[in-house]
Amino acid sequence: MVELTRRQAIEDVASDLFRERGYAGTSIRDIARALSVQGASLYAHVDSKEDVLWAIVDRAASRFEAAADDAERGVASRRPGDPAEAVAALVRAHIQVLTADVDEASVFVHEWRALGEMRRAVILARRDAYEARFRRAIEEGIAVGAFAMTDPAIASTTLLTALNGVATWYDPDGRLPAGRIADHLVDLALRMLEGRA
Amino acid sequence: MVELTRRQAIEDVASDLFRERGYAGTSIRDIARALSVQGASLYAHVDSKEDVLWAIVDRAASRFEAAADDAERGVASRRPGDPAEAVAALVRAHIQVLTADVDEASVFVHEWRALGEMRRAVILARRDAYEARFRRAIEEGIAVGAFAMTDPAIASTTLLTALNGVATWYDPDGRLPAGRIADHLVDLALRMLEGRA
DNA sequence: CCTACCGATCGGTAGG
DNA sequence: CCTACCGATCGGTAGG
Repeated sequence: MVELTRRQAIEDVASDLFRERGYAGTSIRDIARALSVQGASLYAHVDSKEDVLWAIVDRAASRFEAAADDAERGVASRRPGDPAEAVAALVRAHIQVLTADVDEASVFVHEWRALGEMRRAVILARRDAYEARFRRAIEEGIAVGAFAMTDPAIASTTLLTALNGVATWYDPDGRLPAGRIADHLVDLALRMLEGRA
Repeated sequence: MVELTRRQAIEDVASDLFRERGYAGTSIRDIARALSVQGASLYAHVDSKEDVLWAIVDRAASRFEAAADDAERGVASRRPGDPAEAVAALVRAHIQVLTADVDEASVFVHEWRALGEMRRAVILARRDAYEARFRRAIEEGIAVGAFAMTDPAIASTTLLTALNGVATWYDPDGRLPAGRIADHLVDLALRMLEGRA
């Protein structure tokens, strides 16, 4: 990957290290070492260690939101009122963002708790709003009889947790390309919701 | 909860803090402060910070393993050759251990990576062996036609990730008792595996 | 369980 | 981007 800016290079390296060792387990000097500069030199590009975490988490959140926007728009135009299609599109969008930059996505999933109080509250609200999209699609499916009766809150949390779990084992050079993984998770998700005939 | 030994009190407090802030984000002095003693005083009871993490992770691993042993024995005696029953029993066992001590279970799920090389390898092997029990039950179900065709590795990882996700939101004082949560996850798991008729 | 202390490392600043 | 440095905190030890 070609680095456009030094700032971007810092965030890429930080995503990798934060994913592997966590935010608290990674020092500014660890990040600097991976870039072959002195720790203090990073402060020419970033204001604080937390700013780096925030940049990663905020960008990842925006990617997930934008992908869900596209997914919902696509379903609304092609297959309006089809809850299975809505869930499938959201699952595909989520896995696509997750696999496009698995380091960044992993940091978003696991390290947002290390943010300061205010930023953590902002991300929590965005996570809640994001999960609500899945929950509404599930509620819609239950309402029209397409999905089995379930607690929509548990189902949506469980589904999202399962999707995020892909970040812990996905390997861009692994046996399964991202598209095939998305296929599998769409299958698992829909079976989980639709249940037996 | 009454504390039998000081060592146990240290591990309980550490489980809570490791879950909230992570192992790297928790200092020995944080643990000591929660027990109203000086940081150095803890070293009368533990050899190192990592020993505390190891004690928690090792105990949690043993609990999951023992519960799965019981589950498999119970199914073998009551309903041998019933893969749905086998998966249901494993799911119930997992949720039972997870909800019995959600701090300890969360540390097992998330913080084992902070262990040193050798201990991390030991836990990784035990985690793999544990996941293999779920995978075998799923493979068995596919072989006898009880479950839909799926990639058993993806299905077992996804299932376990979904189960572990309960640790992030389970609240002993919440609206759902542990038993009801287990019921829901058994339903979701079996529907995910059995698929449509 | 305490005080006193160790060397190492932390996030970050000053000044070039 | 560097050197030099700051105060704070880290895991851990000595000695009582």
